[in-house]
Order: sequence, then structure tokens, then C-alpha cells
Amino acid sequence: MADGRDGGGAGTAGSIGFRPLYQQIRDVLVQRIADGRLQPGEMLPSEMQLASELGVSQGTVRKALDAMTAERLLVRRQGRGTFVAEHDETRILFQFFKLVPDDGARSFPDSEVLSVTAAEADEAERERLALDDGATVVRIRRLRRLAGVPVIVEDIVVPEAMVEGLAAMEPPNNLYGLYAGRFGVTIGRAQERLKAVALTAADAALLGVPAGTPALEIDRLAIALDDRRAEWRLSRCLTEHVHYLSDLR
Amino acid sequence: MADGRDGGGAGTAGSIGFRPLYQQIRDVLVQRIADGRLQPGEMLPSEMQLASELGVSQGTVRKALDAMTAERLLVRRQGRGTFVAEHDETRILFQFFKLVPDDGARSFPDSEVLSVTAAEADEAERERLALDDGATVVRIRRLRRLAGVPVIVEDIVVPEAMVEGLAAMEPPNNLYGLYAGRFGVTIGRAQERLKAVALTAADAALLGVPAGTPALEIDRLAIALDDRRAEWRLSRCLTEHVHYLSDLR
DNA sequence: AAGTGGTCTAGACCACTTC
DNA sequence: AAGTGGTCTAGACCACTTC
Repeated sequence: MADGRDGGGAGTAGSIGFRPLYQQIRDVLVQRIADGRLQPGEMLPSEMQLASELGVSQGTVRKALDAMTAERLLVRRQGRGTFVAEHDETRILFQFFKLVPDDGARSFPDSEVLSVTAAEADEAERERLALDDGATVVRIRRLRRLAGVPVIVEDIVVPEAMVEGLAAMEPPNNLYGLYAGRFGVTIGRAQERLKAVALTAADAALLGVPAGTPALEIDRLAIALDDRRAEWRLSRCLTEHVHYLSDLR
Repeated sequence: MADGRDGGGAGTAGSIGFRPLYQQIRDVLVQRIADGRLQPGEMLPSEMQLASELGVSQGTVRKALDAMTAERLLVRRQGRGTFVAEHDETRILFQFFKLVPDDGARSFPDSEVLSVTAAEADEAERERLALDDGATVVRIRRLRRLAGVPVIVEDIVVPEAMVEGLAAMEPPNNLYGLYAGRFGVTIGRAQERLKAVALTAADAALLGVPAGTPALEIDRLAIALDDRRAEWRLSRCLTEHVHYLSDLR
């Protein structure tokens, strides 16, 4: 195995930093995705090839690949191969976008970008994104429509160091696809905090409802594969005809 | 294997209803939990014993047990054994109760039961719980406090046929524990739909805030292990100092 | 020391896709 | 026919808990 794990057999007795082989192999492969040696959509070597390359059995490789599939980092297709997961719209639609029409199929909202600015991070942004004093961020404000109806006002904050040049671009609808493809930052998970709030006059005007209308506030922190905090997003959503779907298992 | 699966080796080619052995074994064990032959907290036979009893290899048993552990139906403890998961407060706290104080540790809310009634299900209840015309339900209305502060008004509806005698009882705080222990109905998963709403005058009075205050409405359908719809719960939550936590992976 | 689950190996054969 | 992942077996040894 080329990437440096503690040598020897499976689990030397008494070793402090013991970590199962299959997890070490998972870490190696995650690192290859995180630093771009494995690109989204790329096919991995077969289980047998990986096993021989890494000096372990096929079963151990399989266990690592299964774990990464459960983490949604990989997609396995019987008879075809194992692929690095892509941040395509369908995947994001189901993994990260939980707003669903009360009746009807899920769909992806479009975005009208209202502003893109770069500035020094304020205290709340530094705290939430774990940034140093003086760090700069890119702020994107946009209005999102589902089936043509405005339902979401969204303020997005990204550390500028992570997305150099973003401030000068026209941000696409699918930002996570951009982060992965253009900046090598793959969002692996996110934490959302939900509250019910009364809309401010400004947000209400954008959404075409009276000020004070109840809205679902979604405070999302998106975490990259290397555990860096990659984006902070505050959305206010009208939920008269849509709901936030949460499956508890 | 005593519980009737399609015989023969692993995956007879061409058989229509093919289902992997380890999934068939999972199904057998889920059935034993669902009908009470395996009780919450009970220790399962060891992997080797199960393998010999069911006529498969230990690896296949392990795969079934691992799947059930991922489903949170079992708890495995190295060196001790494999146990049927319990609906204790800690487990429910993390699996089903997603409201968290903005600052501070998670805790379980207490409950003040406002009313318990039995009645014929109305149309909305029949629809949501998939009940026949004329079916009866038990309705529980309660006020829940976190750290002494009223934050949730909750309306709970349960098919009476599933919980005979509940209407005459004093419902405990932990209802899922009651369902499992007293009525043999184990909640395996739930689907929640969240909206932001304006509080009605009645709910607002209970919570001690002005009518129209924005609240987080949680519409939860709880599903039993045998896929029956076991409970419909509609909660209205004040989110000034708490939030709903949703981890997206 | 005995019993449990956890990891790892080696090998067989099946199911599915592509050529 | 060849290549991929999916399932299943049998056996070894490790890590942890209990007695």
C-alpha cells in the first residue's frame, strides 16, 4: 500500500493508533477524491486491481468501498464499475434540498442572483465558518423560484480563499457542482438548523407577501470532504405549498 | 433455516423472486422482533449459533446483523453480544426528537397531558393513517416543556385497534416505549414534514405568546417495524431559543 | 480461560453490463 | 466472452468483556 499506514498485520496488539485496514483504505481513497487525483464521475480501478495495488484482499477493499458508498462518496453499478459520486442536480436534489411540494414531484428551484460581493467577514461569519480575523468572504444573495413562484430568499457566504475568482463570476444555480468542478472543494455533508421566523420587510417584498409572514429559516453549514467549513447559507422559505421533508430512521 | 425461504443455493439463476440470503435472514429476525419473539433489550444468540440454526455461514449472519444495526434495530457490543434495540429515552432523544437548545445540551421535554379521548377517525386521520371507514382512534393533546418553559403543543393520534386500552390510561412521557413494551408495536422510522405557521389563538395561549406568533409545525407519521402506520403527531414548536437539527449526509 | 463480536484472507460462483 | 460488482463460504486471528 503506497500511501503510508502503520505496517504489519491486521491490528498489532497494543498499538495505540490502531485503525482497521479497511478504514485506512477508505481514508486513502477519500484523500484522493479530496485533492483531485480522483475526479467526480471517474471510474475507480476494479476491486481486484485496488486490492493488488494496496496490498490487501478484495474483501477488505470491498468493505472500504461499501463504507464510502454509504457515505455517498461513491456510486457502485453492478457489471459496470465503481465511480466517484458527482454533484449533479439530481443528487443534490435528494441529498441537500429537502423542500418538497405538498402535492407533486420534487423539482429543483431556479435562482435569480440579486448580488455578489466580496468583503471582510463579519463576526458572525468568522464564527460560523471558523475564519481568522481579517479573512474575506464572497456573499451571494439570490431569490429562488419553484415552478415559477418565488419561495426562497437565500444569503450565501463562502470563504474567498476557497473560491478565488468567484466574486467576478456569474454564480450558477448549482453552486456545489461549481465548488467541486472549478475549485476542487467537494461538499460531503451539511448541518441544517431550522426555525420559524417572521419575514423582514425586505424579504417579504422579494417574496411578494406581507411583512411578518411566518417563514421557515434554514441555517445550513456545508462541510467539505476534508472537514473544512465551506459555505454558510441562510434561507427563508415560504411553506404554504411546500414542506421540509425529514426522514428519521 | 426454519422460517421458509426459497430453498436451494445462493441465488438460483432465473428465479424471479430472488432475494439475497442475508436479506432473507434479516427479514426473519425483523419478524421475530415485530411479533415479540425477540423482546427489546434481549440478547440474540451468537453469530455462530444463529448461523448453525439458520443453516448459513457466519459471514452471512453477520451481514444481516450489520444491516439491522445500521437500521438501529439492533445494538452490537464487542465482547458482550448483540441486543434488540430499546426505545429508551436516550435513543428516542437522538433518533426522533430533533429539537435542540441553541446553546446547551440536548434534553428530553416533559409532558403535561391536556386530554385523552377516543373517537371515530375523521377524514384527515383516516387518510394519514390509512384507516378504514368507521375506524376509531385515540387522541392525546399535550403541552411539552423544555427546562420548564412551554415550547411545544402536540396533538397525537393513534389507531385504537393498535393500542387497546390506551384511552383509559395516563399516557407516559415516552409514548414509543409504551407502544413497544405494552402493545408490541415497535416504531422503526418516521417521516416528518416541517412548515412555518402562525399560531392559533388557542395554541398561543397555551404557550404564553401572542396569537399569530410564527411556530415550527412538525407533522410526523411514525411507522412500525411491520410497516403499519402507528401514529400521527402534529406539533407546533416555538423556536426562539431552540432549533430543529437536521444532519444531511 | 471462555465467549462474544471485529477484522482479514482466499476462493468460489452468481448477476449484470459491455463488446 | 470478458469484465465488473454481489453474494456466500470457511477459516484464521484479534479485541473486548465476563467469569
